Amino acid sequence: MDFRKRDNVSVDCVIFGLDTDGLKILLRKRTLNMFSDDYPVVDDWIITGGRVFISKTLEASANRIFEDSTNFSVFNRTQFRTYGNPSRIKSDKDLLWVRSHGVKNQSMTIAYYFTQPIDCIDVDENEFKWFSVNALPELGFDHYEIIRDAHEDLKLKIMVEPIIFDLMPDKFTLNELQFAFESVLDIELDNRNFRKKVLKKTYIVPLNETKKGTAKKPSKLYVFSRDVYDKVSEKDFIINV
Amino acid sequence: MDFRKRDNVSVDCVIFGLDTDGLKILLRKRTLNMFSDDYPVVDDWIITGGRVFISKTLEASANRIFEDSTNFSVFNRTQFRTYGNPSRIKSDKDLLWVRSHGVKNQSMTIAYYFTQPIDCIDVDENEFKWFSVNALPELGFDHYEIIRDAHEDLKLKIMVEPIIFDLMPDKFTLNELQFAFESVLDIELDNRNFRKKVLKKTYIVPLNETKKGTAKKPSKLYVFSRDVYDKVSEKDFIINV
DNA sequence: ACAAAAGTGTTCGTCATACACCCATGC
DNA sequence: GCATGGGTGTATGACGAACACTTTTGT
Repeated sequence: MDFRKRDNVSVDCVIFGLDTDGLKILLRKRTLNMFSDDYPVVDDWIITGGRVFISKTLEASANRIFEDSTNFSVFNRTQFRTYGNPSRIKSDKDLLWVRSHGVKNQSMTIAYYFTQPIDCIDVDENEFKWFSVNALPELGFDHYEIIRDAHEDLKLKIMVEPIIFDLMPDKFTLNELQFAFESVLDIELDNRNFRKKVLKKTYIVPLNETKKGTAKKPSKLYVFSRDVYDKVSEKDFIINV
Repeated sequence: MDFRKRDNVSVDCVIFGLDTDGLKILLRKRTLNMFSDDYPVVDDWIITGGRVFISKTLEASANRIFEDSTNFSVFNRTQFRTYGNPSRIKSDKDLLWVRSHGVKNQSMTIAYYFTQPIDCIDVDENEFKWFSVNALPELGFDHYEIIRDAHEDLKLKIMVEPIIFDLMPDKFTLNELQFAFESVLDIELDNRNFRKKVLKKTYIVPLNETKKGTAKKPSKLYVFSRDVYDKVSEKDFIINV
């Protein structure tokens, strides 16, 4: 077993989360002070990443990075792209930061995204923060591009795979499910038509249980049954855009 | 400029081609004789791949590999997956072959596929051969898996991007286009309904020109206009499955 | 009783599906 | 003139789109 890491390949993780505000991304603070504590040379945000172990799978490396940031170990992981342009790192800021961390000027990264409800995750708030996908802060490296690609891929995948349920709690209401689609796709859906379609899906199973909100009518809860989903041939998914 | 190659990362290319028989893949012969010319230890097929240059983009490396195999330099290239399991190479055959070629037992490969009509491509027939996707020979490494993943990705992408036209000649008939969809998706389509949908698409432009076949009614030719396609908001693609 | 979100039905138009015959040409 | 693939129209049913009011609860 070889516990070294590859010196020229890393894994980056875009961490998506959903809460009642919508779709968010977990970012890590990046700062670098060279002259004074008050005037950081670098002061922005990045997605989490790290080098890969020589003798582990890429997936294992991605899981470890995800776990380090989130203290959570359910891995809804999708590999979506590999970035290998040698001039990816070229801004002064990025070069400074890389050098000051004693990392080789590596250029290749395999990018994954992870999808889960935000309230599963307990982060160190000094280092990490959730940002709405529509209001991202200044980002280091090419991480804006990586996040955009991840989001595009996620939009595609939720049309054809049941990945939306990874963003939901186990038990959810139909309105929560609709909100999840709306948040990811950044569109609005008609509530009545949405319910009609959902109720036809055998893999979305109603419970004899309701969710009591703050001060309103309780709503019925449903679960996603992966067993049923895997057996149904009718794989057409919930919405068409 | 650094002309060395990375010693632990390669690029693999799945080369799709379409002709009147259907969808095919270009494979390279892999043989290894250790004891006798008559009894090769390794005798199967692989997709083409190679190591990547340190100071070039992955895309440039993929293009070079594609060009080396095909003598063709139009690059309809799609990156679809990166494979990094350290135990990818584990069969005796694969290990023998790797060692006898003085290559490090590398484990990581970024996989691309290329899409074009077969008759653009002129291959060295001693080394390369086209195989129907439904009748693949014995394959080395994990290349069966890679090809399957490429095909799955292609099936998805043709539903949502105009990649089908990469498999067609510039001028094509509607029946040829239908055959292309049928070949890639391995389904049958109703000819009349297909034509109805296609004729609605403004980006599929009829020519005042016909194609004379061997002994039948000449058929009308069409071209795909990327200019129009890029400007249309109606991006819904040709078929629904 | 009222505020707040949950839940429900109908109409209309479009589009997918299924299906069978005539057309233009080369030989 | 016949064989071959090219090309066309219609009827039916399903489904997406648009749309407004009633229900249930907590306070």
